[in-house]
Amino acid sequence: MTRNSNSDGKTRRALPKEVRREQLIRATMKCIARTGLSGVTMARVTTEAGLSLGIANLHFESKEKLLLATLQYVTAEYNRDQRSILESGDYPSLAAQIEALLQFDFSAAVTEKDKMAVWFAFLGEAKSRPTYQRICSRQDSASEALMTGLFQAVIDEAAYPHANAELTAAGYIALVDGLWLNTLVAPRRLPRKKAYRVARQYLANAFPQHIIPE
Amino acid sequence: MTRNSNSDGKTRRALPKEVRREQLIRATMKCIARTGLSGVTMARVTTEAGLSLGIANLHFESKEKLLLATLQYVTAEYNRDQRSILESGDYPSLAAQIEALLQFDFSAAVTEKDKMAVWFAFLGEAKSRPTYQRICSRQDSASEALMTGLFQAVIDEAAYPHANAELTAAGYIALVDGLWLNTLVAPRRLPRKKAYRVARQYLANAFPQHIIPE
DNA sequence: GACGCGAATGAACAGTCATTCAGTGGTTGC
DNA sequence: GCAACCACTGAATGACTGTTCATTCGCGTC
Repeated sequence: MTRNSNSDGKTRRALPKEVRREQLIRATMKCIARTGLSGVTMARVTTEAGLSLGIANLHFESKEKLLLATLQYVTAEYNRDQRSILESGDYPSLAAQIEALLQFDFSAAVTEKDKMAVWFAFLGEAKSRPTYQRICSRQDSASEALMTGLFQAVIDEAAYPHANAELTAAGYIALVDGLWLNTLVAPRRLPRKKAYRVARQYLANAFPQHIIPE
Repeated sequence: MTRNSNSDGKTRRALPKEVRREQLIRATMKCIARTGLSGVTMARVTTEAGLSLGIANLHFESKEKLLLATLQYVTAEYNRDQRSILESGDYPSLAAQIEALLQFDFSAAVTEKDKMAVWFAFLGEAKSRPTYQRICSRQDSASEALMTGLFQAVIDEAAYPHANAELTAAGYIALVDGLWLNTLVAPRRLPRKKAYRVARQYLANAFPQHIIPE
């Protein structure tokens, strides 16, 4: 309490690198959500983390690197969990697998405000920053192929007349992005539950024999 | 040419307020597209416009006001044109009206890179800036009601079993946002033409008796 | 209990940028 | 042709912020 206030009120303590890094990344996420990317300063991030000004440059070399690590932290988590659904062979049916995907994309963990704010803050700058662009679009690129495969399997199961797996997958990805964005900017107008129902209806319209509108 | 280089190589000339304002807004759009919102400086904007550093603060009071004017410029234009489609009673059929909406949303004018870059740059910051939020979401709020009405009329025309105008409208708006975003960030992966086909398929799946997949 | 390593600190520094304003010169009315 | 006006210019200013690094101090070791 005397000088450096950890959350437990202890004086400063040396902690392993990984703990500090995550602590700083979490603080960065909060700052981005609260002030926007342009309002993020090293002073604010380190204050939020309850640490001293210099520490971010100690664990990350620069502000830019800290921001990149934060973006990667968010995307890697989403990527890993989504992929585990798309690549799993354990679902009783294709319909169940798609339902799981849907549940996941609108779960509380994924739609957490801080994470979405980070995601779209970087997307907003992505056009002019190749590094952001690469990190952001790698996610979609990889999952788009898997999703197309899943949808194609669904189409093969029941002969849908006008279905096109590639377009349907591209549409689902874009729809989820758009729903997240609308939910983030105007949660009143598009609450999470409604976003979920919209996405569900999209899939129900595309694959009526597999998915029923909720 | 001697000192101040207008596009016509003339020396500086006094021009009406509105001309200068638009000139500066255009330059701001270019800067946002090229460098991202965080890379926009008064020096870059005024250089892009071929004018002197101080002029932006003369015509707009501050950088913040210039940015807001730029956002409003982009949204107002979209708003006006979209509304004229949604409110028109001149289409031969509801299907034709929806087709027009679709054509419009993926026309070259709307999907112009500079404009979309501006739009998403601000959306990325919108969560933490109430002013941006208000401007951005007013657009969707107004058009969502009109679109819901249009879709309801379509549903009433042919008895669609599971259709829900409100959800379908919310979905269309989100889908268009998502498609634009994906096209902007990775035009290679999702070219404009493909985005258009995706949106068309969305409407064809929702209203199969009115819209046929291209 | 003394010692030394290195994590952590934060004052100081240097660079960047929005904003200001005194000066410049084009324009307009007479 | 002249003078008053005002759009315009850009060097100067001051505030802000990323980065540095000399110093501090907790902790494991002997």
